[in-house]
Amino acid sequence: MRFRENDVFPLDNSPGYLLNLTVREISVHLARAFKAGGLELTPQQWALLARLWEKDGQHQNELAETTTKDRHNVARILALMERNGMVERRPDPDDRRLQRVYLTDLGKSLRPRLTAMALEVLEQAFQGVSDQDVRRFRGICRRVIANSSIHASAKEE
Amino acid sequence: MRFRENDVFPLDNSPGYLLNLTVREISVHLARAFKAGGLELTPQQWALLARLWEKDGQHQNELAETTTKDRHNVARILALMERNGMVERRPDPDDRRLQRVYLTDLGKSLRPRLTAMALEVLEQAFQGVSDQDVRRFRGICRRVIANSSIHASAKEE
DNA sequence: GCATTATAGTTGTCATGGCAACGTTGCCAT
DNA sequence: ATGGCAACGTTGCCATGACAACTATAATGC
Repeated sequence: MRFRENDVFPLDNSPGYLLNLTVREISVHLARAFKAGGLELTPQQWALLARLWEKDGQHQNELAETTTKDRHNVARILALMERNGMVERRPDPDDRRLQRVYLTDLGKSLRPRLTAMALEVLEQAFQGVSDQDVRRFRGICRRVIANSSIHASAKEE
Repeated sequence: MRFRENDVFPLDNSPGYLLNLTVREISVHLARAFKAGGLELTPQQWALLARLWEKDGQHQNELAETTTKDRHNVARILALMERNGMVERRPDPDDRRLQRVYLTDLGKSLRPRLTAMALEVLEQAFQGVSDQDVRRFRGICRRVIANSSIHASAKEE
């Protein structure tokens, strides 16, 4: 048992707790950066945009999978983004179950600015962390994610 | 710029994105563990309990600070916990602005079970990650948190 | 002592996250 | 072809998280 001290569970030393803080700090900073830049979007919306920049015209479920979000959440977030003119949803003519999501000109044009902001926030957050540690960090995260997925799928069987 | 590849921002390789996934995986597993054990509480409620186990009778603002949660959120979460009989809120007789939060017998009695569950989830999540890497991981998280706090306080000045 | 300020909580709003229940539409096997 | 099943999206509910505005109560300065 690596995460216990005698009979006590030290919250401040728990990787889970630390992870929580870390993620929230980064999210908040990203959100503030967007806001400071006069942009009306959240980090989650940015993540969806990033996926659409990689490949435009995906359907909602694809986006839900690649962003590991709930389909419901994706739909909600997209509705907001559509309202703000960043994307457009059109039903797939071949499969009427699908809603395909397309970037608008605005959505496309945001790419350089948002990318720069995201990089800036990351650089600041990881200031003083060596390149090697960043790589280790990614590796550990991936490992934890993989471990969790295993147990998650085990649950479905 | 360590987080960019040419002109592209690779989401899947972004520590921020990975952090997000990691944290959500762990939260979900913890929540499921609680539910599977027949316990009606969320990971966030568990975090508040953990703080109260460390020191009972704190007032809400103390809890908000030590869990780095919004005061409003703490109040909401405590209201639920109170409804579920885990804690009790009583105004401080000396300073009528303060609401002191006390563990009920139920809240106290949950400690061993919840601690065991949290440890179990962590062990599973960090399966295959060496002790040294866990320590590194904590260190990196703390560094990122510290970096962010610096910039956050800079904002307040 | 009284006015100004600071502190603790509450209330309200918006955006998510997870989960569950449903309706539609496709697909597949019999 | 038709009945059952799977896939996609929507709607609804609960718990949070961040933020902002407001009230009550203390503390401080003049």
